[in-house]
Amino acid sequence: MKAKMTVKEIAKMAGVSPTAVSFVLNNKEGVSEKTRQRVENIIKATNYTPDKNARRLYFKKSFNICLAITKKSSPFADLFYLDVLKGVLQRGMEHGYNVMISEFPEQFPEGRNFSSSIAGGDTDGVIFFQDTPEQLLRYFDEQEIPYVLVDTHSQAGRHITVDTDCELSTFVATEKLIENGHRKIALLCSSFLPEFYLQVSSGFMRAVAGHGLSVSPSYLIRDAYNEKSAYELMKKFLEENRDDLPTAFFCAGDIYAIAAMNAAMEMGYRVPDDFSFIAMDDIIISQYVRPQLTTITYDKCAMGAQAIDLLVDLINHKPAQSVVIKSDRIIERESIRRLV
Amino acid sequence: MKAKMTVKEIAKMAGVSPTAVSFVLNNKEGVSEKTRQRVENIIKATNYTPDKNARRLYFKKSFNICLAITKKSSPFADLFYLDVLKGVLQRGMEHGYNVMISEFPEQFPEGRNFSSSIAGGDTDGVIFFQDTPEQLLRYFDEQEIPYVLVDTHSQAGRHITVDTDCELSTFVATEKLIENGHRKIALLCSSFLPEFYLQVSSGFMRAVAGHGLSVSPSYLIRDAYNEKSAYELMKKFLEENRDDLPTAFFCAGDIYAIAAMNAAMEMGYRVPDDFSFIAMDDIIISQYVRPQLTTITYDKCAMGAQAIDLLVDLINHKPAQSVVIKSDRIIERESIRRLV
DNA sequence: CTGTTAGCGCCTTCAT
DNA sequence: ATGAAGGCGCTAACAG
Repeated sequence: MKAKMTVKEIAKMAGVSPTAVSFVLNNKEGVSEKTRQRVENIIKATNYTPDKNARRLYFKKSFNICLAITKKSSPFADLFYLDVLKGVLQRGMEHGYNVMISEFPEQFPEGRNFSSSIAGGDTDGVIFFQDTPEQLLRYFDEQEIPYVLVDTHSQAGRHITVDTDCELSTFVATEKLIENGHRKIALLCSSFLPEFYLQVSSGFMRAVAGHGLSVSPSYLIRDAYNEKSAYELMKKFLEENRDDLPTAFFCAGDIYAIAAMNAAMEMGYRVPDDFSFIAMDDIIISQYVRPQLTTITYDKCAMGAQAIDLLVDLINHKPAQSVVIKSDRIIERESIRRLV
Repeated sequence: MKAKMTVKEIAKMAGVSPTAVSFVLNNKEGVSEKTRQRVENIIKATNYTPDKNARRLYFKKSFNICLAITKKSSPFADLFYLDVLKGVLQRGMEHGYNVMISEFPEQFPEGRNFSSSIAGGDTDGVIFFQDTPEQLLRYFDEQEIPYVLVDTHSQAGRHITVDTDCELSTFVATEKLIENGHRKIALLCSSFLPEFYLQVSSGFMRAVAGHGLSVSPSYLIRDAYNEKSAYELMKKFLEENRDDLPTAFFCAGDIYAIAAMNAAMEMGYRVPDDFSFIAMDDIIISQYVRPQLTTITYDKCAMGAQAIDLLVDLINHKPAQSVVIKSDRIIERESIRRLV
């Protein structure tokens, strides 16, 4: 690191006091136009920027925002979050924050000191993804470090969150299936986030009921939690229901759809000839899989930007309100067959 | 942010001077064993950690390391770097650094001030991926901020780098094809990194020549630079060489192989029945594509960790030596057919 | 309108 | 072995 200029040196060069320089830097009142000009010229000429570490100390702020992900997150999850990261990065910079990434273990050892485990102990605020241990959240509550939860579908009102409206998305996707002539539709979902399951099944039922259709309870597959489990659940489902199969599946996540399609195809079924699939998330893999997956897309980058805006408000002790991202945008690819 | 303890308060509680506390914190000599004990107990009890911002100022270090990626990097590139990010994160933390991410534009406007464009102007060192504008590197040289280049295949010796040995990988992959009975093998590569092309073609030729095979110049497709261009190059190749087609392709990157397979299949060829494919990188998509791609894998996480080790040495003004990661590990999947 | 000064929390000589 | 003092670079109160 090269030796940098200081306010004092700039002041000396401009023949003014450090205060004047500071005022100019921070666009404050109390300095005559012509001194301001002179100082600004020197600043430009010397390419001076105030030392951030000194400001950190003075303001008791690190100007770092931390994006926390769980260590064992699946590649799929990473993929979804990769896009929101873009939004976080860009908006974070606009607000003058660095964004750092930090992994935290799924389980914290008892009585462990968290402070070093995440964010190296200094961050002005954090963004959490996925299911975050309640324990961790409480720690940040105690430290009075603000955070926002993204795509976490926690109970309404408990925290500041940026979530997707999965009721709506599920409804729209299911409608799409029905429009294409499907009458016997199954649902593949996870239930480990109760709120999430609630919304998905509600959207699903709303669409189905709206068309006077009914759905067999056995068509509700709800215990998926990752690719592998979805794959196995699907195989089991196809065997057990071999006498009365659906023609289409709504999957509450691309990951589940991809796994389920693989399971079906391995058992000799064809997609979309035998089964149609629609999902939601639009992760990058969905366009590389064959058949390409039709799915509902979200503006994930915007979600990241939103999260930062909220977090910055929180940091500045301004009121902030959870936001929900609505999307009915279907990316039509190859996994739906029109029934005549 | 909750009010934190200070050295002074700790000192008062322990009935010693701040200096003593500081010595204990930094494991320095000059404090009796029993005072050390007392102080340590207080520290534990109060969960005290020294204020990082104050240390930053004193040491003139931000304790931030920046991982810089180009703004327009393709999703594929992101995928490769996602894994090295894991290594960077973990090792960075071990060294006591935060790792922050920063995007930089492909092209910098003339005479622009870089300092705010990347890393918010304060980072102790940076890790670059991919092709990085020479201009940017020079800026960091001037600022005397150390950096290391990852997977960049720049000219040997000019910078500290962590690169893969693509000569070796190409050789091994090509051998694999030959072992499987292939005699007419084409090469799909990029040439925008001259050093990279040099190594790849050298490994390719070494394998081919080692078996007394020859290769038609028209089998050297070298101007791919992304998925789309690889796709188009492949289509063109298949048309132009329709009278004398190879039976196998080595592609210098999964991305190229995936695009090329798509091109071939769209033209009615079957993979691996008509053409076998092998590549190198092992990005996540390769296992979701059909047929699943056989490819050479790298320990990307280790690459990230390596890069951090090197960077930390540089930061501490210790000598550092570029490293090259060798890999001959083939992940066998479905894209190679054995010729009888 | 300008300059002097104190202090953010820590670390490290230098005396004691 | 311990305590006092100065300073890292910046900002903002307070005099002038």
